[in-house]
Amino acid sequence: MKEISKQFDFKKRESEIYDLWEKSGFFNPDNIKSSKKYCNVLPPPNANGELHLGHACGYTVMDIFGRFERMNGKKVLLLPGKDHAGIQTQVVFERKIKEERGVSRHELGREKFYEDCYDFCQSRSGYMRSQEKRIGISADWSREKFTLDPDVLKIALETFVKLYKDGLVYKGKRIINWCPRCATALSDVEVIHKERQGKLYYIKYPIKDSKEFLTVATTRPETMLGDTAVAVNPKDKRFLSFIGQKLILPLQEKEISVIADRRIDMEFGTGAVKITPAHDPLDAKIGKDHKLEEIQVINEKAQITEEGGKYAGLDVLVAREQIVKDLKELDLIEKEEDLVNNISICERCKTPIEPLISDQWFVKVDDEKRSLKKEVLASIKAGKIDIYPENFKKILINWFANLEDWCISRQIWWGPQFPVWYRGEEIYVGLEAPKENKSKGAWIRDENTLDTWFTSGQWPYTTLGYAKGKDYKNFYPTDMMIMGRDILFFWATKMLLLGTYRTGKVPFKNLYFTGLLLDKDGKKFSKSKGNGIDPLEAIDEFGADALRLSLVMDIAPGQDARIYEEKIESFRNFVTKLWNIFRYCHQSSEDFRLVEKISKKDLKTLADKWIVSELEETALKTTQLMKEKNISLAQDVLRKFTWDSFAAWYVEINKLEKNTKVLGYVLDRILKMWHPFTPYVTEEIFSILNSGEKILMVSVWPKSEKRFISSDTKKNFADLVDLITSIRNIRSIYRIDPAQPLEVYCDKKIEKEIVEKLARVQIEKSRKFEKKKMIKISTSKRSVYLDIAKSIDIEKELENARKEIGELETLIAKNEGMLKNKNFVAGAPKEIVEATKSRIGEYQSKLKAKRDLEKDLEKL
RNA sequence: GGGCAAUUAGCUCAAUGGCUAGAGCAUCUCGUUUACACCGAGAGGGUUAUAGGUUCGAGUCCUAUAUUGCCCACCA
Repeated sequence: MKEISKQFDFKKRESEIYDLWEKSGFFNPDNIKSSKKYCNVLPPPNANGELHLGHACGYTVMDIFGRFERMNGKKVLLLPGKDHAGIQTQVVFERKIKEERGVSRHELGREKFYEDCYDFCQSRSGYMRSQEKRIGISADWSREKFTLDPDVLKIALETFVKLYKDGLVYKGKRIINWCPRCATALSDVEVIHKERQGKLYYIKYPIKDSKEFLTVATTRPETMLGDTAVAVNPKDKRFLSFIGQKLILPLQEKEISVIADRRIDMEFGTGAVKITPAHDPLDAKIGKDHKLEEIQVINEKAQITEEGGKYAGLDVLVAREQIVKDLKELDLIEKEEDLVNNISICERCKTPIEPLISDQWFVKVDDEKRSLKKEVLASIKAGKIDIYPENFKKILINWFANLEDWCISRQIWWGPQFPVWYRGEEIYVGLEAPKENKSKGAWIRDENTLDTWFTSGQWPYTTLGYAKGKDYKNFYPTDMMIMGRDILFFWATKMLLLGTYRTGKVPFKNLYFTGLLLDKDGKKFSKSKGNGIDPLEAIDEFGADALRLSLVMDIAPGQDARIYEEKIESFRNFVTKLWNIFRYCHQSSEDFRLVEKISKKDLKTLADKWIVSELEETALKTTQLMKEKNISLAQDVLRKFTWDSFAAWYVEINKLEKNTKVLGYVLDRILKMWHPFTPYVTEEIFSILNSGEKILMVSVWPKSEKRFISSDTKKNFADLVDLITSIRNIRSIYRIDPAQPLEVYCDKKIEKEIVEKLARVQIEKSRKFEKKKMIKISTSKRSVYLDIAKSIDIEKELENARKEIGELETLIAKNEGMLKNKNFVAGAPKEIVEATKSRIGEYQSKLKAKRDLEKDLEKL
């Protein structure tokens, strides 16, 4: 027999086992014969990124479901891919070429920049792929896609063309979020808000032909250069007489009107607001309704434009200081207040956003002819997608209900260029430029680049080869989509929107959110804080199986969870436990092997019957929980069975009452049920026991043999456990030397060997001993007498016994009360009533035992 | 301002309206009994945030309140 180490050598074996899986070909669903299918298109990470814990957590969940479904006989497709991640990658690559080649992207030119960046992503994606594999994901790498692969991109761009033809995408001048550093427009979700200490300036606007002023409050005085009105709330009695009057805009010396708009908050500032339609989203709306002029005074470099007169060319912050200074000289600043306000910053580079009016492309989400947002809302409300956790449905509904048009044009180079061509006044939308007619001049392509989420938002069907691809026909709509709750608004919503539009179907039947992973103090992981856990280091130290468990156990979907080394370590310990259970089984007998089927006659002892009964119950519960997507509870049930029932009790008893067949049967089933969660260690054990001839990954998920489940057996075994525990308890309390087996007397039938070994006692079977001088430990069915009267504290024991008697009496009274209640008997399910009755029986026999003990103690 | 959650043992978290609310870690006591010290036995530790309500029955459902966190938003 081969020597087996005390721990699973994951460092050496993980990569070898992964190779074995890959070579088997079963990551590819084409190699599985079945009519049932399961598909999960994996979220594409940034092609030049690195695996972080968030990815690892997501992949673990995806792989657990994937492996579970595969073992249930389905053709499982976990389709991996990579994202080009527009703005983010452009920033990284620009920095890289600057450092390495000393060139800017402008020096390279758009075409060359794109080519080089493409090569960069291709070269880096292999690195990312190797990291993804280490977590053990059973994905079909032969189908791996990249968002800019020609076949994928073609389908995505066709969607744009179709949207254009349907009138659902349009180009228009609208106020957008502009990042001066990235030099691009951003969609609303790419902007985050942060509190900053700022100042609120109260500026006096002179009233025309009067010496009076109207004071407005603003945090951005520089925008006043573009003011075209001052607005007050029509309900505000203070300003009723001002409405319609003319003001003189200071510095610009222009006439502007006082208008009334109910969107003005009367409580804030002075109640009068300066309106700059070109540089504030609310002002833009008010301006539109009141037909105000839009004067652009800030440009795309966050500098004042020619419209700003003498301030032209200044950076906004410099202009702000200058304007405040000038106003002070004119005595037009009433006061300044400190104010904490929310400013918008770029999600990527944290630069303050400048709201600008700009010519951009938008997806119309609520068109009169076809409202995409209403279609998605209807699907969600109709329950076409199961969402985990369920309450995220409300978040989605709320978001879609308030959705505004989506800005999809970016002024960057890295990403798909718009499939739009111009020639003079003509516009053409299509995948390729129209055939040139030289006499009329050349077609010039639109410089804009599509938002990254426009392509990743189509991921479920572009990767499957919409609309004629075999995979599309087989696997769409997909079964499962799993993502971190932080990208819900970025990604889940876009997939629903575009998937519904293009395919007419929701892109996935189940949508599962993982929470965010936090450090031990509940803080977000961040590079600058240096509090991150590198998943690869964790795998090196504790093994991929341990990391997988720590990322999904005791964690509810959508809820944030803390993760830290000790936690991963405790799951590593579990993996070792599993390994040692195998080690015991393997060494217990020469002819030990895994057993797939067992019959009643193989169950010889109480312990045999009990462990199989527990096993079948566990299989039943675990399978049910997996189907309900409750992986955390499923593992909890499995863990309790594996460690508490099988390792702690059955294996110990098996040492006395050898039953190799039962051992082989239970091990076979727990290996299979653990496999989706801890694939490496289970595959390794399975491989050793089958001499490498079979693969656990494609073995069949156990079906519960309900005929072995017996509540009588359960009760009977629990009674034995109760007796052993009671003796252990006494031993521990009175510190009875473990080296000297305790003498115990017994006058009834009992599992002598088991009790002797597990409770470390020596049983004297006899009818003749002096019961009077002994302490009787009894349970419902078993009892022993301990000759320890001399060494125990009788008063204390009496007190304990009486306390427990009291507790039991209360319990019995409570349960009997329930049975006396007619409403309970009539209203509660029959099983509950029955359970209550049998519970009373148990309590009563325990009570009797305690009363006997009380009597014994009193006699002493 | 709107929305979503959370509040359970010292800490981190479970618990499908129904068994004496459970785990892991930490603490304390004891132990190497040949699968495992990455282990085993035992112990202590709870008014399930507060106040009401629904129900035969509530940690779980409802309504308030408090505290904390997250997301959205148009406080200039």
